[in-house]
Amino acid sequence: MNTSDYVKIPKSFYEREDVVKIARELLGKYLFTSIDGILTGGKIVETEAYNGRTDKASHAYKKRTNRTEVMYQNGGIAYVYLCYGIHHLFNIVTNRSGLADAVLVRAVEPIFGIDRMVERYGGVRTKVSNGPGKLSKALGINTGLNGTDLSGDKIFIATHIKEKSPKIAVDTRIGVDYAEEDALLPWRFYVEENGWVSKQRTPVK
DNA sequence: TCTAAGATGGGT
DNA sequence: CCCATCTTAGAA
Repeated sequence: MNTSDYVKIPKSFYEREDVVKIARELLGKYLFTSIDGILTGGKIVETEAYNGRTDKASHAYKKRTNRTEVMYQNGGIAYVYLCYGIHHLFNIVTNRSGLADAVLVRAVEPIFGIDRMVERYGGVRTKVSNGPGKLSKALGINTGLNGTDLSGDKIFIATHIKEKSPKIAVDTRIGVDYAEEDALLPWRFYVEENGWVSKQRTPVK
């Protein structure tokens, strides 16, 4: 890996207002973790946007509780929570403090430290990061990293200076049927024809 | 204190 | 399709 080809995204990227736009722009960027001295990373190929004020699917919708407190902080930090008692799901808080927008990273394509990612997964050489719970496990992300500042060196996102943004497909979000009409919002984005996307469905118009 | 539900994943 | 698994939130 030639580190000079990767440039860390500035905090101002996350502090912008439009969480849907940010979710789309995160595709093709690289998510790195440096945990216990192990550097791992992959290309983000699937994301979902969650609006804290208008979106019934958001954990923060009409709820400011212990769990959602980090979502209400200023953009550019990690929101990690435990799902179904087992899976650690990694989100990126966006927008300004008090607004609680976030982007869920649902899949990455392993690029750096692939062997270490497989090790963390239990040595099973299979798809270790094509789903939100799986990528967290492979990258070593857990709830202990909730609130981590993405401008630091533990978890960060970078662009590759020579790569252009990929071709993007749009869909409704996965697993948010409880959100009634908001479940229909086209707020899931993924890289077209990438084998690491978590779930392929027939595209919505 | 009690209970229901959940932004999943893996197996059948 | 089925269900393990356990924290969290909200009710009582």
